[in-house]
Amino acid sequence: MQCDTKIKLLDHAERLFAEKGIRATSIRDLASAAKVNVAAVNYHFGSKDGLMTQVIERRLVPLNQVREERLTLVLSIAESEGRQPKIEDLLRALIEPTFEFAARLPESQPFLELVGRAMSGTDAQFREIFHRQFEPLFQILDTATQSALPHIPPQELRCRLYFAMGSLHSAMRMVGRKDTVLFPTSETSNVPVVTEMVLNFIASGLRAPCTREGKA
Amino acid sequence: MQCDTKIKLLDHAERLFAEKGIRATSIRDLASAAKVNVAAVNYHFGSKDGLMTQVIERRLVPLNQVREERLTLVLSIAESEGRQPKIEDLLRALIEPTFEFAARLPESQPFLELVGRAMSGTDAQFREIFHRQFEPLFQILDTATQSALPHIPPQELRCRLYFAMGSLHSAMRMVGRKDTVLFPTSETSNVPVVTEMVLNFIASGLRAPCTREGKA
DNA sequence: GTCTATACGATGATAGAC
DNA sequence: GTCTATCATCGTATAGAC
Repeated sequence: MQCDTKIKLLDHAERLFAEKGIRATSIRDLASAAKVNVAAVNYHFGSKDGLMTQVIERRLVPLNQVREERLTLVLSIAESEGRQPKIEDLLRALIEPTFEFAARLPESQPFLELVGRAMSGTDAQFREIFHRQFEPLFQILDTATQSALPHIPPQELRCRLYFAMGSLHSAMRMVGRKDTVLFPTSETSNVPVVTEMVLNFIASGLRAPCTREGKA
Repeated sequence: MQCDTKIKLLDHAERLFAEKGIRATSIRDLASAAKVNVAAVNYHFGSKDGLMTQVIERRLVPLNQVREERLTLVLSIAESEGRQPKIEDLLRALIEPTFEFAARLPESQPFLELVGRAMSGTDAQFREIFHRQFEPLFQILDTATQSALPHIPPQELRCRLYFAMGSLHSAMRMVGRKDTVLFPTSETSNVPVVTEMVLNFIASGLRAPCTREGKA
């Protein structure tokens, strides 16, 4: 199987990047962990940047596909019933897929943290991935939320969507944590709890009354 | 003046890190831009990590001091009037200082973007800075918001504070942008507008009804 | 103390044999 | 596809000039 090395590299890179950070993980460290040759990374991915991109996109592309499908479904149902979509349904289509596979596969939770960090980090390369992967999704969300909340100026609603993405990324960074600050007593997975809490938080933020020019 | 080199390095590093990302900025690039020797970074900061830390903390430490002072003031006023603090006042103490100096000094806006990114990024080192610098502030906020919103379970409120920080960091990454997506017509600074909008968003999110165990 | 020139080991990347 | 050898560049350390 020719893909074995490639997949091993992606798996180990995902884990090491999430644990130690991307900058602190060298290609030689990774090659040792995956038990492959040091040149394999450059052969399969062209560069370390190429590897990082594929580590992210391997998860992010199918995730955004599911998000888009569920968004489209919510919109078509609303249209067939001759009403505007509900904001909670739109947000559920965006947020639930994020955590669903993490709930099924606890070992994939480090990836959630990695994506949540990479999408907000300093590397210009990841900003590009974020914009490329989220542009179509964002267009749909932007239009849909305007329909759901017509009393909010489109410009402010668009800003709130960015705030919401910040909250969602915070939640993604949070799910792997078992520390005592956030979940002192829980022994079960906190994924379903975090999902509902962030959904609740964002929905309330998006519904807020319009911001006045002069302060409150 | 013996600090000239140090300050030049901090200034240029801040700008280059915000523009190209930290990983993509080499010490030699930085030394060329600042017109100093390559060894100057290691002499003044010990390492590139040390430089990055000081670039962030140079702004973050005084910012958090102002935040803490204003938080304490809000709490003492509320206590002297024999009432609980208002959540909007608490948030204003947290958020307004973030953008105030950016509004006065437009050239410092790239720094806001840098901090907003670094605090959420993949580098484990910055996570440490974030926790070290925010721990006392977070303790105050945690207690104060519990007083302001006693009907929300402390555990959920703590999570919401993390979501709020994600939104705030999103806003910080946003203020420097002059693109057409968010601010199509504005020619003036968008800083005051963003400040009020994110405050409004977060306040509404924190006030949300408690999340049920079973979904809505 | 402050700064410079220079050298060292490790890193990401590449070329060519197998 | 995989490997070894090699390269330019990176972050870092040191010795010494001012």
